[in-house]
Amino acid sequence: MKDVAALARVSPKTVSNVVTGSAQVSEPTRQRVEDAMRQLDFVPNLSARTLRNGRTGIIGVALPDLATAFSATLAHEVVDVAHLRGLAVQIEETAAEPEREYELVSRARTHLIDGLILNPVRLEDSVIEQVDHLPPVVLIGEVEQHLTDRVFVESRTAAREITTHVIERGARRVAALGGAVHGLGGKATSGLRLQGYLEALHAAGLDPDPQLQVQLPEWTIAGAAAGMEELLDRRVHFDAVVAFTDTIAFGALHVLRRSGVRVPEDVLLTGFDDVEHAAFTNPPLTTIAFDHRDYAVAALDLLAARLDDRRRETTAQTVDHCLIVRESTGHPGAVPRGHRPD
Amino acid sequence: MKDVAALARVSPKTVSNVVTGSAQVSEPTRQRVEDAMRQLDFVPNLSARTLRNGRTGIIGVALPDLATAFSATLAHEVVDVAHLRGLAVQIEETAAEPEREYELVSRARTHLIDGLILNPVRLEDSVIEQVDHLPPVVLIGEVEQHLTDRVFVESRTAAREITTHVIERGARRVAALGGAVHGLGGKATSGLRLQGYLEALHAAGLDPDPQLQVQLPEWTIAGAAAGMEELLDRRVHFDAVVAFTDTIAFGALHVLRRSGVRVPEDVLLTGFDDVEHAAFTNPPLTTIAFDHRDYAVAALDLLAARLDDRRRETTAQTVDHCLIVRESTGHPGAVPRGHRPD
DNA sequence: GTGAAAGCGCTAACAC
DNA sequence: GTGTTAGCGCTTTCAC
Repeated sequence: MKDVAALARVSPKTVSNVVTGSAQVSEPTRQRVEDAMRQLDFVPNLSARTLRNGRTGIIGVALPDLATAFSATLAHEVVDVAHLRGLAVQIEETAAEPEREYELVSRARTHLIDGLILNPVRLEDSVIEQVDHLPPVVLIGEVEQHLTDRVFVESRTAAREITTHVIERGARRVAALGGAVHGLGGKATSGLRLQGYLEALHAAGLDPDPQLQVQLPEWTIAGAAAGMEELLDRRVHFDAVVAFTDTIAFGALHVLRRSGVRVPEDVLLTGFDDVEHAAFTNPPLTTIAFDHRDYAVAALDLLAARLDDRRRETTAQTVDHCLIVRESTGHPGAVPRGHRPD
Repeated sequence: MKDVAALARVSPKTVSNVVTGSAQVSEPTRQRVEDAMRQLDFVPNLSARTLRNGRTGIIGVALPDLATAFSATLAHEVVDVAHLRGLAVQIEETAAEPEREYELVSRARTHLIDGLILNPVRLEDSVIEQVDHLPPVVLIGEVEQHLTDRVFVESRTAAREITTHVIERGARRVAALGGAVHGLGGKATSGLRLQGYLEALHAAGLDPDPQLQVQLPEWTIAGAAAGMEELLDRRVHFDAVVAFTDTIAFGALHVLRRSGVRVPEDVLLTGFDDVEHAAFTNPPLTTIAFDHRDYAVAALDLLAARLDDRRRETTAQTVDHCLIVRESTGHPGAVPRGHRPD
């Protein structure tokens, strides 16, 4: 930069002004500076700028597992929206190591990021509470605490709606696939979806049956397939499967069909998230949809606001959802025959 | 850091030595320093370190579209492997704007990254050649140039193998779904897969039919579904579909089944990449598999080597692939009936 | 094994 | 509108 300044016969500050556009520069001077920059193939050093302003222009996005459709979709949207705002995105994955979530929150400053969008799986409230000087964090999902900003869809309500839908379509023995396995109680997403499912059963006067609830250690297709096989092995009667994510539904659908169970004739099936593939399975999947881009925009808005003012009140923002009915839950009046062992 | 030094009554350099472990520090001194760090809740400032060493510890990964299964899988593996090596990953997406690939290569220095792993879609050789001082780049895919390191699977060979497989299973009218639409000729991945497909037809004495080749503007499920519908609209006879990625096959499978075409009884179907979902479609998808983690490891190895020595010879590394036969291509001897209009 | 001094490249604050 | 000064927090000499 000094070289550029020397060549253009101005001060380094003027070069800086030209580069950042932060101050007025007269046209002839700007020309000289720009020529000099081109001549010397000058590229501003972001590390130095970062050291000076304390901002990197990078935000972290921590997701459980990029290979899972919903995480990938969310990452895609966040990267896209962030790019439009001149921010870069650093991706972190948390599924492999539970302690990684804590590490990210407590030591965000060591990573070269200004703030963090975190989709927690196992993070407990207490962890957030323990952290003294919280970095700017936006939580994705309904962790019930008020120390950070949050964005979420109303999982409990949505789960109730979709469960009610299959009941209205004639299901009486509704299985739930995807309950939490980590003892997070009612706090995490999976717990809320389970609550919504139970509420719907209750409202319809149906008794919940623990035999119809399958917990999954992993929310992947393979994990869901294993869970579905476990349900079949239990040899219980069921006529609908409410999966807690689309990815789980994909695994369930595969196992059901391979086992000769027809969807939706025998068993109704639903997902959650409305990832692209959900509309393209056979049959297409009834699911809970919400605007993934809105999700990304809301998260980035909150984070940007927090970066500008660390002291403002934390807020929670919901993203609207709606039920998308596709063929996996059949037609009105077409009651599923149900799957009975033997 | 100065504060820590003062509190521990040592010099900043000694604190630095303790933090980085770059020099021997006597045990009592180290203790004092570590106590002081804890007491002051000291976190080293990576920006400053970066400014000093010229390395950020962040690598960029540029992929066409994270929402596509293969990109997501690759990103997942790269993030995981990079994390094990103490590197962070910054994600860039290139599909939306073609010029973004060029921008990334030519201006990598402006982003806070040490190097770039780039999966090019539209990048032409000439772009690479124009760039004067190439940042450390590892290209994913068979771009035929020698200015950067490269990692790839042998697309042409693999496409020939899988096309030959469907021919051996009795197909005679093999459609290809996914040809390039951007006039990249034989250079890009899609061109090579098309070549392999044509070679297999030729070797089997089958005439290529342009009517059986469908180009896709986008390699997404929805794009593939549209392409498959176009093929059906052409009202040509075909008895197999070779899709150039699994994601394309997913879209094709959906349209085929919805149109009453059975897979594999009427039409055989194949994919490419062996993403997780490929084993869980109905029927499961015959595809070309390769170790996604090997891919990530190879790319990171090459990038790390390049970062250590900018002047070494560029190298190309292939990742082994193999044909995974699943039910979407039926059984030996079970000749597909074919799809005939009307 | 430890300390002192210099400087990485940039920009905020202030002078002119 | 432009120049000067100082310093962000660390690490690399080189001396001790």
